[in-house]
Amino acid sequence: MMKTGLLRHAAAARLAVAAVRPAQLSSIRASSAVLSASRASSSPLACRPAAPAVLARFYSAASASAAASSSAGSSEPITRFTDLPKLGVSDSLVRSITQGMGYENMTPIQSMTINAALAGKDVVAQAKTGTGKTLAFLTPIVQRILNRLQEEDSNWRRRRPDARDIQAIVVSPTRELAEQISAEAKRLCQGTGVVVQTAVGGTMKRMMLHKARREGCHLLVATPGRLYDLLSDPESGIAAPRLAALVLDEADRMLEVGFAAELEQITELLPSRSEVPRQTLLYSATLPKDVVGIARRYIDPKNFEFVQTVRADETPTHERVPQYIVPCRGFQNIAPAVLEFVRNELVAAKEAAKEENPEALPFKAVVFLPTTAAVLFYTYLFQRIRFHDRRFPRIYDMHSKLTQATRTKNSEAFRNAQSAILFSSDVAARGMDFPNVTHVLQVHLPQDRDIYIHRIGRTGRAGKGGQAYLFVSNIEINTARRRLPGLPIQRCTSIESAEVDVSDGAALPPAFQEIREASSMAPHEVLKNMYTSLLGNSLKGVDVQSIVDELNEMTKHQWGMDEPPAVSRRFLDSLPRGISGLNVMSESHRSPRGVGDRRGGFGDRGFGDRGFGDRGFGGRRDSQPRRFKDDFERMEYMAGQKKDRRGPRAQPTF
DNA sequence: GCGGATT
Repeated sequence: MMKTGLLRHAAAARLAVAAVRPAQLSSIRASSAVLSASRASSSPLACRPAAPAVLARFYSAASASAAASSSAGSSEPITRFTDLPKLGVSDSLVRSITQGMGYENMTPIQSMTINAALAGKDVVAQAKTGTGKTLAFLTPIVQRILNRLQEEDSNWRRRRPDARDIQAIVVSPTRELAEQISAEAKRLCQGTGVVVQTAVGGTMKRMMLHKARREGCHLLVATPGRLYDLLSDPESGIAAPRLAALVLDEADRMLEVGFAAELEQITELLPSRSEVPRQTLLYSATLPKDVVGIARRYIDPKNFEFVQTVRADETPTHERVPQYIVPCRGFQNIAPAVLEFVRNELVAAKEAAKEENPEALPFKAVVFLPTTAAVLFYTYLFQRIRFHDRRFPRIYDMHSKLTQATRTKNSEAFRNAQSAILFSSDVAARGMDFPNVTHVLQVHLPQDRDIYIHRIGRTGRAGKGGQAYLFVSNIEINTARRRLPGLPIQRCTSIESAEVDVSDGAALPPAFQEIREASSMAPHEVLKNMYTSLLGNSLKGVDVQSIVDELNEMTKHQWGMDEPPAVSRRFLDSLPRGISGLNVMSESHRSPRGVGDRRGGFGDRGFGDRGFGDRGFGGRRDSQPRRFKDDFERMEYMAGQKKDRRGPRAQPTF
C-alpha cells in the first residue's frame, strides 16, 4: 500500500517537475548572476549558530581551503592523508585512513574535493571508475559530523545514542553498493565515535530499526525506497531534523527519471534547505549534460565546486584497460565465443603464473548480460560445464530477482574469490569494488555509452590492469558504432567460435559443441525465457526482424529445437508490424512466467518511463575560449563538451 | 517482454 502511494506521488512529482523546471531554471540563472558577486562572503555555515571555538576551528579549515584554491598554481593542494590535520581533520580520522585502511597518498579526486567539501561547499565531482570517490566524500562528511557533534556538546561521546538526529545521508542506486559504502564508512569511523547505519530493501526492517535505536545513527547509507519508507514512517524512530549533508553516489544515475522522482519525495521529508543549511555532494564517473541541469535543483549555485579529474576531451575509461569488440556471426556464436575466450584466458593465466610474472593474476571476470533471463541462461550453461570440469572457476550470478540473501552471499563470495566468473545484470554495473577483476565481458549491446563505461570500470581499479571485451552479433555492430563513439575499441578476430558458420557443415570448434550440449540439457523454461527476453526492449536500437531471425537460428542450430518457443499474441501485437517467424500461441495456454530463485513478484513495474537508449547530442563547438555566467553554466558546458567532441562525426575504431 | 529501487 505504501508502494502505490509512493508511486502516485512520484508520478505527480514528475509532472510537477516537468511543469516547473524551465521557469525555475531561468530564475535560478538570473539570481545566481546577481548573487555571484557576494559569493566569497556567503557561506552556508555563516548563518548557522555555533559555539565560537568550533567556528574558529571551522573557519581555519575554510580559510586553509580558500588559500589553497584561491592561490591555485602557487600553492599545491594537499595530496597526502597525513597532511589532513592542516585542514582541521581529526587525528583519529587520519589514523583510521592511514593505519586502519592503509592509504597514504590521495588520488586526484580526493585531493581536489576534500578541501571544498570540508569547507561546507556543495561539490559536483566526476572522476574515473575505481579512483577512490567513496573515500573522497566520506572523509569530509565524517569530519563535519565530528565538528557538529563536538559543537553541540563536548560530551557527546557519553550521550545516549540517538537515531533521530542523523547528520548525513548517503544514497546509492543499488543495495550492494550501499552495503559497500557502508562498510567503508564503518572502517573510516572506527574509533571516532561516529555511528554508521545501513538502510536497504530486502533486509529485515525491524532488525535494522532495533539496531539503529540501540546504537544511534549519525551517518545513514541507504537505497531510495527503504530510505523513503523509514523517513515517512513517524514510528520508525529514524529522523534527520538537522541534516547537514546529503550525498548522491552515482549521481547521474540517481538523477535519472525514475530515481529523480523518488529522490524528490525523499527531499520533501528532509528539513528545507532554507531552514537547515544542507551540503550536497554529487559524485560519479559519468556526468551527462542532461543530468547537470537536474543537478541544479540539488546544489547551491552560488557556493559549489565542480571538479573533473577527467579532461573534457577524454573519456572516463582507463588507458590501461584495453577494449575489444568480438563480432560474432550470429546469436548462436556468442555463448560459444565467450566460453572459448574464457578457456583461452584460463590457460594464459596459468602460463603467466608458471612464469612467476608478478603482475599475473588468476582469471576473474564479470560478464554483463542484458536481461535477467540471459543471466540465468549463461549461469546454467557455465555451471553445467563446470560440473564436468572441476578445474573450471566457480560461477556466481547476480540480478534483482534473486533474494537479497542470495545477492549478498554471491556478491561476497565473488569479492573474496581468487578466480571466478560472475554473470550479472546491470545491478553490479556501477560502483561495485570486486578486487582483482581481470576481465569485464559484455554480451550484447549495453543500453548506453555510460553503462558501457561503468561496466568496464569493474576492472582496472586502484591502479591495476584489466581487459574489456564486448561480444555482439553482426546485426548489432552498426548500433554499437553509433552508441559507443570516441572509445578506443579494437576488433578482436581471434576467436574461432565467433565466426564459424554452423550451416556449412564444417567441423565445429570444441566450445561450440560444449555450449550445444549444455543447452540441450537446459530446462525449457530457461531457454524460452532467454528467447523472449531478448525480444523485449533490451536490444533496443537493433532491427527487431533481425533479432527474431537470429534467435530462430539459435533455437534451431544450437538449442536443437524444431520450432521456436511460443510467444503470446499480445506480445506479437506489441512488436512493430509485419514481424515474421514468431511462433504465436493462443492466450489460453500461456505457461506461468518466472524461473529460478525469485523474490515474490509484486505487480507490474513498468519501465516505459525510463527513457533508455542513446542520448541526444547537443551543445556547440567553440574554438574560442568562452565566458560563463556562473560556475553552473561552466559545468553544464564542460559536461556537454564530451558529447560534442565524440559526436556523430567521430570515426569508428572498429 | 524490457537493468534497478520498500513493504
